[in-house]
Amino acid sequence: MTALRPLRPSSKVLPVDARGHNRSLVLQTLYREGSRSRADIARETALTRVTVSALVAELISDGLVVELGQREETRPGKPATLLDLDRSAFVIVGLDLSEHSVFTGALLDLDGAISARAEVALDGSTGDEAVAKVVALAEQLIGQATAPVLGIGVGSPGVVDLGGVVLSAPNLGWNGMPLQSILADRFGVPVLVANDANAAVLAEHSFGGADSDAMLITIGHGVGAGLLLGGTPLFGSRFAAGEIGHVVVGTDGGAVCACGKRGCLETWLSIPNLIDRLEGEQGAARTAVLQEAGQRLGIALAPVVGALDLSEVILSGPTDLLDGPLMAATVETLRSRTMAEFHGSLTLRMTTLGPDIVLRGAAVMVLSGQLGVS
Amino acid sequence: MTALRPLRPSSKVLPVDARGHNRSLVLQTLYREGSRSRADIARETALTRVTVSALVAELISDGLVVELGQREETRPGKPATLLDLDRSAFVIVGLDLSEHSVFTGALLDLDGAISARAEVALDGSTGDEAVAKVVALAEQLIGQATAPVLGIGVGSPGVVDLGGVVLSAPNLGWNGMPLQSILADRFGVPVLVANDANAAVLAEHSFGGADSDAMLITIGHGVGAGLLLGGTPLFGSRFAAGEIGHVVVGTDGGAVCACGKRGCLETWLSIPNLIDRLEGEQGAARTAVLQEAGQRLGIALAPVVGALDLSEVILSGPTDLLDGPLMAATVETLRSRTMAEFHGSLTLRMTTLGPDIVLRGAAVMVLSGQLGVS
DNA sequence: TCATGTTTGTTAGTAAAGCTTACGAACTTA
DNA sequence: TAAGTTCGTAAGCTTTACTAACAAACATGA
Repeated sequence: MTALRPLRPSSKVLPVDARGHNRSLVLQTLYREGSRSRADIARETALTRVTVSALVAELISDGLVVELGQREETRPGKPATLLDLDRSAFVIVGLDLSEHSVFTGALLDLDGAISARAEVALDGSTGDEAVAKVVALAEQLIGQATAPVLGIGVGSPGVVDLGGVVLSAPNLGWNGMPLQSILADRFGVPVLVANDANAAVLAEHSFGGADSDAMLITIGHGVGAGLLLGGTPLFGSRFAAGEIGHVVVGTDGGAVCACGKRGCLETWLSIPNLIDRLEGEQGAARTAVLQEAGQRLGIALAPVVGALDLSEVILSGPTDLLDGPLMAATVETLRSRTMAEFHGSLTLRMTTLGPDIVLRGAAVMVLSGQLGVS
Repeated sequence: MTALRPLRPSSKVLPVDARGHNRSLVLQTLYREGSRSRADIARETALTRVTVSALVAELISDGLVVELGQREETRPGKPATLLDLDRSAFVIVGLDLSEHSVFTGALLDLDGAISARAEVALDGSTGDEAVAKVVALAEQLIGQATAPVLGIGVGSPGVVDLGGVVLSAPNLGWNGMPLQSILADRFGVPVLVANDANAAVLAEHSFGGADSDAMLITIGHGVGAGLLLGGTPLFGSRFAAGEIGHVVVGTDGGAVCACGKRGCLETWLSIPNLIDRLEGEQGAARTAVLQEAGQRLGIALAPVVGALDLSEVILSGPTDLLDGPLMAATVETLRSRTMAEFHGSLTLRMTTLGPDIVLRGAAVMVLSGQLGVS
């Protein structure tokens, strides 16, 4: 197999960079496969036992890896010393800024399990005031930490660049807000900030079993999406990938949107709009409203699914509204509007991670950025 | 700036791999910037002069780089010895299998300039017979080569996997045809096979000035697309990325397609269908047909442009039909159906590379795969 | 004119990374 | 008890890119 190399080798690579890569490889093996011996790791990574020993020694002295003792299993040869990630050695602070009236946060261990929670009401704060609430939330969580903080991951609404600057988040009044550097300066730990839907799709990949080409649609006050292509998050040319809420759907009009256009996806699908249209409706009428919303989502997604050859589309939002006639209509519409060969392999489902999906995605960002693990 | 690392470090990295990367970096600098001295390259790559000297010595002994003599410009210090890629040291064989009734091929130099052409009529051949014609075409071109062949690049219709197996190309009757290994075994040189539209978007990126997030739409007997995201071609979960010809457009019916659905993009936009509908039409009626086709393209592209945050969409096909009312209608439709903030930076244009775009894209694949250059 | 400074490309030596080879330790099996 | 197996480590080697230093070849200013 001859794959294309990256088109633009952007900077030099020193031996030490290769070492970092191999170190992550060892860490990744332990993270995913659980307790292994040095010899096991050598076999799985194709590195030699000698090299693995050296890398493991480094990881042990960094406090990331611990020896568990000898393997119980009885077989010929010297018993292996089992190793594992010290999953309680560090905690991760995850922050979810995507909800409309509250910032939520949590302490997570290296497996993404939540050990403490906190939240702060937004009370209509915007701008620096909203930033102060983010800082306070992080401070409160760090105060509860029982282990060193590996890093802070933040899922923010709006458009976020690769340096963690929130270029635009209308609801919070942020325009070019350097959230990453503010938090990094304040707390002195690594900080990673990304769009909430991007964080969510990472969580779904790491913890929800989504494969490497997936799209996650977040349906709430607005409608957004996070894309994972070939295992890599997509950011887009101006970091606005996934902003599909204001794409017009269909060729037959629709309601007027806050953005001025008519028939935007949000007018069909956002939760406030859905609830408005469901007001007082029962039975078949209710089903019809949900089906129409699902059809509209399918119409909007069909070209994207076809162009990207996605194998998995995941919905995140209120289950009572989404998981039923709406999702069924979306699947049906997608099937009737894309090529037959897609039907077998395209799956559409709800997220399995529930409302913590952004928090856990924020943790994945830290795991990925700091340890090269996910 | 803290970017996310690749999520899955897939294999170990040895120092020798880093060396290969740096070697490509030097090559890339010479390829893009033209004649430079060793010291210039060191400054641009951040490698030391010593390291660059060693890499350059290797490249000279491989016949890829030549010394041009001393720099003319008068300035203090010892005069620099200028280097350049020996752009005539190798030739590339490019093959375009995307046309309906003929396979075309060319010899290209390292700059992508065409020095010889050949073609072979398809005469309705399919299956192994069609493969034999590909082999004959390659053989004829290799026979004309005046320098060693760096590799063979092939742009094929249909779905092509990363190993150069054509999984499905209905017109050619290929299902799982291992074109890469057939050609590699036959000619003993590196062979790279990809979908024609993927090849085309690579050409547009390297030679046509397209930026790193672009989509190229090929409009001919069918309608397809190649996607470049963050400078990397997108293949999709089943190597079928870009297959948009049979996505249904709009919510108001349309003509019945060969695939059985109604209103597929191809029924609006493929050249045979367009010509049918233009039959006998003049003036405003002709314009109306073209505008409607353009609108349909815009409707199909809007969700993709929004979801991927594309900055550039390029059309490839017959200029007389595409470059006029059709393209104007596509732009207008895209603008009216996506967010206002896209309008400033989204450009839609015809390719500047004409009918050789796939041949040149095939050359880019070889340059990228063999030299890490593009 | 001539000393000084600048730039280039190379030589010599060093540090880091992962490799191969070899070995002792600890266990199972015949 | 001897032989075989597996684990982890030690010693030495090769490769890589680095720093330091230098000669060559030029420009510039006193």
